[in-house]
Amino acid sequence: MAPLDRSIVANVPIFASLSADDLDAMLCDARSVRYPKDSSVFDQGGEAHSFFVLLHGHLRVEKTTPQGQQIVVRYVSAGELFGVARALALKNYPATAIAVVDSVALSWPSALWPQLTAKFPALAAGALQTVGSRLQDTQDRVLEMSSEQVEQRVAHALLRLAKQAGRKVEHGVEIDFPISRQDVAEMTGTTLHTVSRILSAWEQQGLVEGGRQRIVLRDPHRLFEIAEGQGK
Amino acid sequence: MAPLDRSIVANVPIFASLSADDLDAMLCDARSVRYPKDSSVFDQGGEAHSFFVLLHGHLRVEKTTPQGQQIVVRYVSAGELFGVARALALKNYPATAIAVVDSVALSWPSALWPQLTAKFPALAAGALQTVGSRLQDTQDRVLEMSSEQVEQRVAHALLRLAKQAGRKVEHGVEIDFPISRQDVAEMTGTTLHTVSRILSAWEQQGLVEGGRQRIVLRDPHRLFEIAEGQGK
DNA sequence: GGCGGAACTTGTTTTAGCGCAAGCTCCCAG
DNA sequence: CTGGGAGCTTGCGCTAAAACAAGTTCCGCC
Repeated sequence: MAPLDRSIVANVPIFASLSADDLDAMLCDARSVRYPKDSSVFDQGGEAHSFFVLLHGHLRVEKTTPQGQQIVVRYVSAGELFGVARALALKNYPATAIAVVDSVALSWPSALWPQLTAKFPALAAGALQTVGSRLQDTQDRVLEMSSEQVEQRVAHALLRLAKQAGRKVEHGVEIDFPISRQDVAEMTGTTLHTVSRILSAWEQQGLVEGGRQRIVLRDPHRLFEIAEGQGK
Repeated sequence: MAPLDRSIVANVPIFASLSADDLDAMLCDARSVRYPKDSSVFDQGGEAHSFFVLLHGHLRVEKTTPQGQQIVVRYVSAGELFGVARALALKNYPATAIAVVDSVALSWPSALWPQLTAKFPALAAGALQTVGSRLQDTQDRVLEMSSEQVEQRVAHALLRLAKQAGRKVEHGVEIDFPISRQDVAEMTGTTLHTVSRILSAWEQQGLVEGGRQRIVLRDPHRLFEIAEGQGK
């Protein structure tokens, strides 16, 4: 396999504090894999054989109940560490990761985690920070679901998506990957129907612009007011 | 201050893999503090000066929105690591921890975290595992809130409490600390009223036994069925 | 180029559980 | 032992949003 150059991870925060030599050492054990759109990187319940860093693209992480109900846990963007189940002492992945656009990730065998963290303590610290901020996000989501109306939750979700994966376009900010009403519903704990109604209403008012698996925020500030409950 | 003997942390899983000498070294930097019932160990938004291990008692961790809405994030039982905000790169505590019964905790200055983890890698690994399992729990909670009815969520919450802090009593399992209907409501994203109604109904059927800030599960198996949706 | 189906919209009906309101009970303080 | 208040129960109406039910549109594929 062609050796991996350290320039490809120039924008990965978790590697920022490693020296050039250390980086090269880590990359020695890495494999680079391409995941076509709609393919899965790993599956809920599957053995946690690897952990990853996303180099390019976007992933949707989803979780399904035994009864078949599904939620979107989060979206992963380029530069993020993910699939660290093994580091959390899990034998299996607790969710499924699907590429929503053609994507590329580096992967390492989970078995190397102990040695790698021993050699590069910054890796352990970085992982702790990553997992910590996910915990924060997830707790905020519980708080939102407990205290906010559906409309506010959808507004929050769109703003978060725009922040994480927004692309400036002519009339506002577009979410930079295909996302359906169903996906938004699964992020906010509601139904496809309700999301569709809300987006339709907002489109009337010129707050957003829709389309098949496409969402453009035309008035983020107003959306923010709605999210905070000032709206209406 | 009287030196701390390592026997006091015999039942703390996170320290299990440290040698006796390492343990003594860690305990050198620790302070033992008593928190009377209803006092706070740390406050949401406050500077994250310390991290802790609970030796005895129970804490309720709660989080409040700017608008005053509150949720119970979790309960902490003896032996658990908590308040590790600083390790997650947060300057301030993201929630408030209140002693629900008289409690005792060891505390270390957050500033020592980097040195301690450098010296004892098992500490970093343990923290990662702790935070990981909290993330799991919180994600499960989101899934529950998205897909389950209030009755199921309350059943799940009670079962989880019983597992974490249940005490066998004559007619079943009692939650081992004072807990109000309001608290259960804040754990499940519902209202005091609805919880009260549900518990009253269950009490009629002999599934639980109530009282002021007291809950006894008399038929955990039946509750489990309700939680899984088989019930009704 | 037209067929089929996924993604989306929109109307109507139904209901879980929230908000409000009133009253009870038991514990603790004075 | 007697208020007073925190914690709890219960009834009632209402509403947000889910469920149910048709459509419509648009995209990719044969």
